[in-house]
Amino acid sequence: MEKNIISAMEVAKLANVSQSTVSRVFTPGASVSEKTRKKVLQVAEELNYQPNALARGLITKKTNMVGLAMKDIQNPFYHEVLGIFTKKLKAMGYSVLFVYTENEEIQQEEINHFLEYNVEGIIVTDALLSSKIVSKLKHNRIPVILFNRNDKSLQCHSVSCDNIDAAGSIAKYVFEKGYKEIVFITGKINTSTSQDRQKGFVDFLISKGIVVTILESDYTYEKSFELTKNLIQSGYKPDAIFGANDITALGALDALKDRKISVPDETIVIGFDNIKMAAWPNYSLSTWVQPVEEMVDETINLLTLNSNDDEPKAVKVKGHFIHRKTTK
Amino acid sequence: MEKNIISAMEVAKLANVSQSTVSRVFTPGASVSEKTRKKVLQVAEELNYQPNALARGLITKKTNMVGLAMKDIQNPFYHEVLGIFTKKLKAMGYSVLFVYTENEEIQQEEINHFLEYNVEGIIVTDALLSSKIVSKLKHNRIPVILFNRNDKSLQCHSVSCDNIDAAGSIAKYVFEKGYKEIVFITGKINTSTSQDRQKGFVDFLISKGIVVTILESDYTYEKSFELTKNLIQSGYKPDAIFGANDITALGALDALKDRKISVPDETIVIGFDNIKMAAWPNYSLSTWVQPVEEMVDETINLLTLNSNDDEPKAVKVKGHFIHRKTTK
DNA sequence: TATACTTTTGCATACGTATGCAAAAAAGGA
DNA sequence: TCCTTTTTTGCATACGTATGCAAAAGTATA
Repeated sequence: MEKNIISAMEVAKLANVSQSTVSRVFTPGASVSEKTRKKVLQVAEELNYQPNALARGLITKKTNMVGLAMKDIQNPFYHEVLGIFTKKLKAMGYSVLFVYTENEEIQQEEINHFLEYNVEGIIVTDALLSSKIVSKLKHNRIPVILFNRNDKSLQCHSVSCDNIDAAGSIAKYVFEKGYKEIVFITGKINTSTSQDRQKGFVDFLISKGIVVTILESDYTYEKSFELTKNLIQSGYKPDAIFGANDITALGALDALKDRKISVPDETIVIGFDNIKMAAWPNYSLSTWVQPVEEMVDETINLLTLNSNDDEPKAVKVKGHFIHRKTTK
Repeated sequence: MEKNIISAMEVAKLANVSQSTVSRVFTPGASVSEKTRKKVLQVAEELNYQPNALARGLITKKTNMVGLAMKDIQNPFYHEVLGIFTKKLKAMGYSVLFVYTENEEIQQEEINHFLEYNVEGIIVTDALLSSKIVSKLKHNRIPVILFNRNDKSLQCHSVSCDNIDAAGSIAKYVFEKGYKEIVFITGKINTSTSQDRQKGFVDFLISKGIVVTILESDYTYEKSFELTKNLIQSGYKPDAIFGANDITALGALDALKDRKISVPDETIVIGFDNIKMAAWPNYSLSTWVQPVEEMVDETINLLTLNSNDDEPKAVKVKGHFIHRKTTK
């Protein structure tokens, strides 16, 4: 079943013009008279002609494709991110080559996929990248941008929330309310987001003489639920729990409910991300809003900047706290 | 900043062979002596050579790309689907060109994106497709498969759960438990999934002389929450609620909690999909398991079948009920 | 060593497009 | 009408790869 791709040549013949002219009709800004343009467009319509992006990419070295690699597909935050990325990139004429990586670190093989297709940039959310790969990409002049990650040892741009600052604000809030028994539940401990949120939170409280209990989790609901439940059962009763993200906080919240601890009266809970579920009545989780749209805009901006010889930029956005029913 | 793509020609020169030979080294099954293969691979490694998928696709008419179009990115069920699709397709050497469509119906423009890149097949989850587009794709000999949708009026394959049968089983369960005041909450009413689940459920119960109350919702948590809450406030007290999907059921569940109705003692709740959240302790939702892996396998199977001249196949898989704490 | 046979290689061409250059056509000016 | 200027068009070529065909190289047989 051969795929009968109809080419510009065929359109040209039927329209009594050259292939070049057909090409120009489909090239914005090229010089074609109105009369021939109309004629060509009509024939193209009849034949269902579609310019071939592969051939075009081959010659212009512009593929209009962007590689997007994601890891933690379980976290609703990233679904939102995915949606916004594809929406905005489409609006700019880019197509998205999507890779979902199961491994902690993006693999060479996955990057090769991107390279083979000559993507014009790579966006990595929520996954690690080896410096070897980064330098290979740099050598190939393909910009790569870490989204919601921030690795200073890597020579690439990054866009993230100012996690240290945000977590500091939350710490300040918790401190000023007078809470003393405070818990932080980490995400995956090798991620910059978790590290920064921990640092911002703990450092502020330490400066006030408060020691924070750390529960080492992994961004999953299940782990966070279990850790919190165990903590309560061990006899410790926290005033305040801050989770490294919303899913983490929800796990803690459900564990508290399970142990019949009233929220926010006995314990308050705060998350990070403001995923859709945080607003569900049953949860109504107080959380830090990451300005996703803004973060995506910044990322695309860096992508199209096309000045990858200068030093890597680490863009930080602010966001804000939103008070719901798990704080008072 | 020109992108200096290194070509097979450059590798050839350095390795003292022809470009053809380099090509053959990277073409599985081609005839190359072990000696030259090693030499070429070494040079290729040195130069960071990467075969160009665009050029290859141009000549072989095989792009190894599959178009994936999704709509309801808010539903966790589809995130799982997305993950499994990309994982399995990657394993088969396919790349995924991803489109997230906001519109109810996939737009011409979005399909054009796929066509321009010569994708080898298109998977549409959860969105509608005009028959005009389908016939255009058929004309271009690009197989298109509806995932979790089933439109008999369209000339294309589809893979879905046997929704009528599944909903019938659930109706049987509800009937045999002796419930009389039964509610079905729809999804988007113009989707085949919602229609079929409603049909299977209602038809069985009608045959037993039971009239089902229908709440017309749209697959969102919020709408379902509100409708259920209103229903209760109007004075109606259901024995059993079946939601067109899990998100719908969770909305109903939270509304019941909000109205202080005990689940499952006063009212039981059943969902459909078995998303990860259904297993969370706080919800522990009884639901119908859609065998996602199997559905994805069937889809990819149809995609690679490559016999799109015969009539469209509508593959149905079964799935099974999973009992948790919202039923007794 | 000569012959037949097999494997490996290079040459040439094709895929479908974009684009510099020069020729052709159209438009403007007198 | 003729000449100049501008716009539109076609020709030829390039992008980086795969592949049929024939030449070359290697291997086996007698």
